[in-house]
Amino acid sequence: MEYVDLSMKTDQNELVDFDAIDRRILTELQIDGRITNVELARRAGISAPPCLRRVRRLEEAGLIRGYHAETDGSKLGWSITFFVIVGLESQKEVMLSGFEKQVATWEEVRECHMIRGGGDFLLRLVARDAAHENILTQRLTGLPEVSRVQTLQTIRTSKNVAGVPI
Amino acid sequence: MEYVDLSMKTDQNELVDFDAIDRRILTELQIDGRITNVELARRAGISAPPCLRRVRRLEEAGLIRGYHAETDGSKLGWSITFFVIVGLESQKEVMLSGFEKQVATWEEVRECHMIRGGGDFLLRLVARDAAHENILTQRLTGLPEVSRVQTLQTIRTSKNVAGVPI
DNA sequence: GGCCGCGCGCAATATTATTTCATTGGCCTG
DNA sequence: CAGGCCAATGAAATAATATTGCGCGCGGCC
Repeated sequence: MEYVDLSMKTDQNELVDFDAIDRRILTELQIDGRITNVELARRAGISAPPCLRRVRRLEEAGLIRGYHAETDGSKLGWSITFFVIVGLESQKEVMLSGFEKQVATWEEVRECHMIRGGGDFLLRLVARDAAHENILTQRLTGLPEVSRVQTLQTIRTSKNVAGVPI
Repeated sequence: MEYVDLSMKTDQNELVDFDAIDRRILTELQIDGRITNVELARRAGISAPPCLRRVRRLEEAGLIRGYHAETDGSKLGWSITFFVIVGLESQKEVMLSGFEKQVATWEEVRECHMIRGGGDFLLRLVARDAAHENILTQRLTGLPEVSRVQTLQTIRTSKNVAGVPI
């Protein structure tokens, strides 16, 4: 006789249930994602094993999506960051997601946000130089569904922090 | 007419010297910043010690600025992300950096980019709800040096990747 | 050829991650 | 109020990983 646990789990574990220690853990991991668990536990005021269990729990609940190295784009040959506001002719969902799928394949497009209600997007792109930036802008303008393109070139960035306040 | 010097005098090219293995390392660390050095070495095709030495070298050269956990803002109570294009009345450097320093102290402001040549900024903010968003917008509008505020609310984000192509 | 100098990888050691397990305290129930 | 249940903790043991030390091979350069 087998006893099988049939208890249902909601597919999105909401986890409305995190305390001051969890917040401390999240804060520290947003600042330094490669901190050792020992040091993290020390800062959170608990011992290592429960600290690691909390981290795993936060990961599985989706509060932590992943960990990433922050690289220096200009030192890697991507000297230009710019934003583009793109307006589409149609507001039909098929056209919108078609545009999203299209630009998602471009490696220079790092972010794509749909904004406002109707057919506008804000993109963040990187380019190797001004010529490259022009090519990308023209490639956007040339897309059939695109009706309007406004480029916002970044002169300098005074603040850029990961995550959200905790 | 004011002329803004856009020339990029970089004294920052300490390390012009990274090869295919380094690029592989950077790529993997951008995707998963908590990968173990052993696994990273395996993917880079070298053994662990030289791999770790390369990572340290990339960190010290500034190609890797840091590591961060990517968190889920909405699950942490920050359900709204929006962008704001802010225009200042003055283009004097004192006013520009004054504005930057001011908004940098707001925890809801996650990015602040100066755009174009003259006194405009693009900000990315997070808010707990619509009321909070309104408060933030009004707080921006109320700043003495601010002349124009345009809000771009994010409906959905179809792409958001860290770093740059490598 | 012989001498660097750099970067590699093996092996040893230090540190960290992870599992195991006994214990504690809160809380419901009889 | 005792007893049992549950969740979470931390000490200790073990597994895995990070880091150091060192000898070797390869390519450039007299």
